[in-house]
Amino acid sequence: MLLEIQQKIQSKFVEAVRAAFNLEVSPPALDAPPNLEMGDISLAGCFELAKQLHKAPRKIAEQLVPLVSTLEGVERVTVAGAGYLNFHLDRAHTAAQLSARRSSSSTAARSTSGKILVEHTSINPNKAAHIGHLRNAVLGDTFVRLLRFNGENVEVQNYVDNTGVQVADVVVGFLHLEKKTLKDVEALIQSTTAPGQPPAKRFDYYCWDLYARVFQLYEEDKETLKLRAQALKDIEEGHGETAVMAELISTAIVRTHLETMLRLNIQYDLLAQESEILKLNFWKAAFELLKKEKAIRFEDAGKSAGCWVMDLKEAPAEGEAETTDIDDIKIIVRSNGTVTYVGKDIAYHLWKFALLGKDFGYTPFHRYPDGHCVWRTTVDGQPDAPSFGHASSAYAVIDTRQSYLQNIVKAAFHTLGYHERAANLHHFAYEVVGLTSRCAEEMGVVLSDEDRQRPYVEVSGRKGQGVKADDLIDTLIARAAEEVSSRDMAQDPAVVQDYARKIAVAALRYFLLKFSRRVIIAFDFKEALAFEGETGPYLQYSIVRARNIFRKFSESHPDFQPAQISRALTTEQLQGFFKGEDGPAFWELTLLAGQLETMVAQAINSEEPAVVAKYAFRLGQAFNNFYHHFHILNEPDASRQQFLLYLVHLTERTLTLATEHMGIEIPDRM
RNA sequence: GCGCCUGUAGCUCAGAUGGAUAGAGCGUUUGCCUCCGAAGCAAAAGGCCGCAGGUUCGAAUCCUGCCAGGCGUACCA
Repeated sequence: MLLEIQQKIQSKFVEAVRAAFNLEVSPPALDAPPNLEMGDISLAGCFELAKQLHKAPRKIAEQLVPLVSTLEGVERVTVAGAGYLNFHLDRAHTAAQLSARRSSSSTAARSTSGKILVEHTSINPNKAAHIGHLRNAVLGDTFVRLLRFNGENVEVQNYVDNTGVQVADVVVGFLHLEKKTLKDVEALIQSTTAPGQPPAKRFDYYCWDLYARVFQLYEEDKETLKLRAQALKDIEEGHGETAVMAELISTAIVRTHLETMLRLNIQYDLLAQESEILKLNFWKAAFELLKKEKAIRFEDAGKSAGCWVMDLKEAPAEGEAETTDIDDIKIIVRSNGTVTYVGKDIAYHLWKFALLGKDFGYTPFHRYPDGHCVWRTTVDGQPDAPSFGHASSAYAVIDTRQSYLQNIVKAAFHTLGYHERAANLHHFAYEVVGLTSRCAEEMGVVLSDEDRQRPYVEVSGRKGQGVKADDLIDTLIARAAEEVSSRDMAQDPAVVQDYARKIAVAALRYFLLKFSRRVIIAFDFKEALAFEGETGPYLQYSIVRARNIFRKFSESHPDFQPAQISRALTTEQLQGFFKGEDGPAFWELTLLAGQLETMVAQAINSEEPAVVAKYAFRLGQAFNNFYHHFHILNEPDASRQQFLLYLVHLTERTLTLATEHMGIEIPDRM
């Protein structure tokens, strides 16, 4: 809501500067004054102009005031300090506009800028998911929700590396450590996914342990690494029992990942599999393209002889010495003719933008309880499959350690001449989740004194160290259920479970979202299990409080409809309340509630979902403060009571939207 | 060595595009349940914003150089 006014102020300022000084400036940055008496939106652009115009900033501001004062929704503009322009909004007008928007269910105008493709989760399908994967999925899913709120057409892809070494390792484990046949593995999967009864051990957990054992085997006997190489080759070439077993395992594991993520309200549109990138010769097409455009070259001598490589450094400028540093090239095709991971990723990303001249086949893979369908790539797809890919921009949510590789993909786009596409190719990089040393030791990880000094302990799938996603979710739900029971909120066990699940998911998602992408999360059960302070449950509690007011009020006023409440108030009444003794408090809450769209825009521009998390918490705090200060149900003045209900409704709608963006559901009671 | 990231209160972190008095949560101390549920509210204490220069009317924010930590720099993914 405020977003529109902010944009109008910016363009009005540009216009005014042009009219007054015949000068072209870019839209100025906006901020908030230190307090509300000074205004609602401040503009410091006059300081910048002072240099060019050789005039005092305050003089410039004074000259511009009449030119920027004629804006709808702006009551007056004042000059403050050494030259700030402070805009005072028309409070009743702003509130009415905001209320209209929050009361209607219509979403933002459909964007016309094409499809946005978001790739996230992308867990190796060889073992159970851990907390690091949850950070990826929660960041990605929240970003998707924000884009959709802004009216974007978004497609969610989960890349499945089902032909890589990680899957090969588990296959080695089944074949050589456990001496299991294809039939045995099939039976094992059957037994662990049988409906009705809990399995002795879940298949993804089984593989988690097996994977760690395989690594132990490699360490003890280096000769066994040959088994891995052979398995990988069989899988990539797609023949033999090994390949069938790999397919069986990866598909079963992917199903467990989908279930785990669904617990956190995360869904996908497409599983893009590496096996099809190989089978459909995506790489060959990309290889031809790269050769044709001379983006890669064949190395016939030196350390990388026999490989196809990409130069990472620009050609040296005139007069500059030719450097032949080994670090300046990246091998794309190995000397044995097989392609590296980056090569496959280049092919995949070219496909995302429909630059490959090839497409996958598609088949339905899984239908969610709400009816939404996840598709999966195949060789021969269904003719009626929806269209996937053809993106105008793409985000890949991948941890920051892969920045180097992502930059190579981008560099390949540039070399191929796809500069615009390269600019629309975003590596949504985030830091990893580690364990605090205390947490690691609680989980039985043996630490050296040196490890203990470190800020965090790395999660290691190879050693089987880490907090499994489902274990964490289970622990959170159990903790939440204890809280629910102790508060006597519900008797029915099903209801208790429902509340506990919603609260646990809120706690976990908010915990992962409140950190900005670039900081390492040192995971600790104590913090992740917290339900007080800056947490997801705090937000839920705020909303439940607001809804409780409506529920109780409805008991004495059966006709009451929260969405209709603005009709009971005239503009004059609104003005009166905002100008009155408690006006500043009322206005502060309204103004904050109006900033949702600004925050969403900022979160998208900066690729930082934490912006919305922090905002939701601030709004929750403001509401709880308001709730404590103003008693609504026993307010004697009927019109004032209506006004207070009106503010509660505005806040409740805004908080509900903000929590929806974070994938947080609201229980009926807390 | 080179590249990227990080350094703000006891702890964990916000402070996007330079702006007016540096903010939260946790922890500590202290008040508030006969008033819409205390998963809450109010208050106190707690800061050479890693260090040193520079640019600017103005720097936690931009530039340079240091210091400390992390990650990357594979014919692994």
